[in-house]
Amino acid sequence: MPELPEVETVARGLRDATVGLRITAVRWLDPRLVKGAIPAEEVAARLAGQVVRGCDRRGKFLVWRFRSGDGLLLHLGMSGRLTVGMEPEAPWLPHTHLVVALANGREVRLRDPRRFGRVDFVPAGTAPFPRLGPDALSRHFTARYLAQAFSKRHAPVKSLLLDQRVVAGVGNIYADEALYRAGIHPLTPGGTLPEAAVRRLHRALRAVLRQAIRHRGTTFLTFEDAFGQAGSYAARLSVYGRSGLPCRRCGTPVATRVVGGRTAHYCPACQPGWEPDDAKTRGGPRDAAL
DNA sequence: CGCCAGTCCTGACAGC
DNA sequence: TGCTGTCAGGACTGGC
Repeated sequence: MPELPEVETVARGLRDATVGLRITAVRWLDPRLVKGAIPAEEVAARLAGQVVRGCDRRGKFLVWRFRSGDGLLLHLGMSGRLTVGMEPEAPWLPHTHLVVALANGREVRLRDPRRFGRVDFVPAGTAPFPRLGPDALSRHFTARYLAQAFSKRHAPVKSLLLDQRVVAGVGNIYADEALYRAGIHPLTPGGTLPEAAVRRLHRALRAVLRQAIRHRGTTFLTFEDAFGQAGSYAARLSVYGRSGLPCRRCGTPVATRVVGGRTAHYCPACQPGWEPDDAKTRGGPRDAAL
């Protein structure tokens, strides 16, 4: 599940491998991935001849920038994998939705089995990103901002962290990891968090994201970077994917429950305060005793 | 507007 | 062994 650290890792790979190169052809673009206003055929036509200027990231979106000022918005969704440096002779793996040929004879390819990702052409002068809050690692994302964004909100803090309009780049893995580090229960209504807790959460979130980038992201099931390598952060996760396993800090089994339609992983002892009904918890202390 | 449930999609896995 | 059913979730839409 590519989140900010994984997308950042891919963006760096795409930038390093393609900057300065001309796109000679778009060999394949699956129309189903194109979800913007410009249809797939036109996207392919307008990409041809573009020279790569760089690659920006905001939240989980990345934009392949060209010297013309145009860009290509990419989102990896749940299962997207963008690979650079492919030999044209290399067979297309299943669910290949985009193949871009470059002047150095190599190809950039995008695979996405679940097709939750997207590919949109962004003409020069057009705002590339949808309504996004500040990137979680940008200087605009401050503790003060977060406290303001949480104020008067009744939704669970976990849901607010996942709302890209509040802060861009946080997904299920790092929301859970940050809440664990900050010692905050995922169900806590955002607006009820004391200022000190918001500051802890802000600090924890940025720390966990930076640390994950250093490890080239989390490969839980399928993530790989632009060169096909897995990230190594999965081994360092504290709660995500560790349901029923002992908390690394106190030994209490990690619990899960559904928050805002997503599975939240947390330690009931280290993140106390909101256990309205035990019936919905799984993997808690009682389960472990059985 | 805020919040939540539903939708898309297919691979992985549990259970029979 | 092989089938069936359930789960996973990022971003968006629509209902209240």
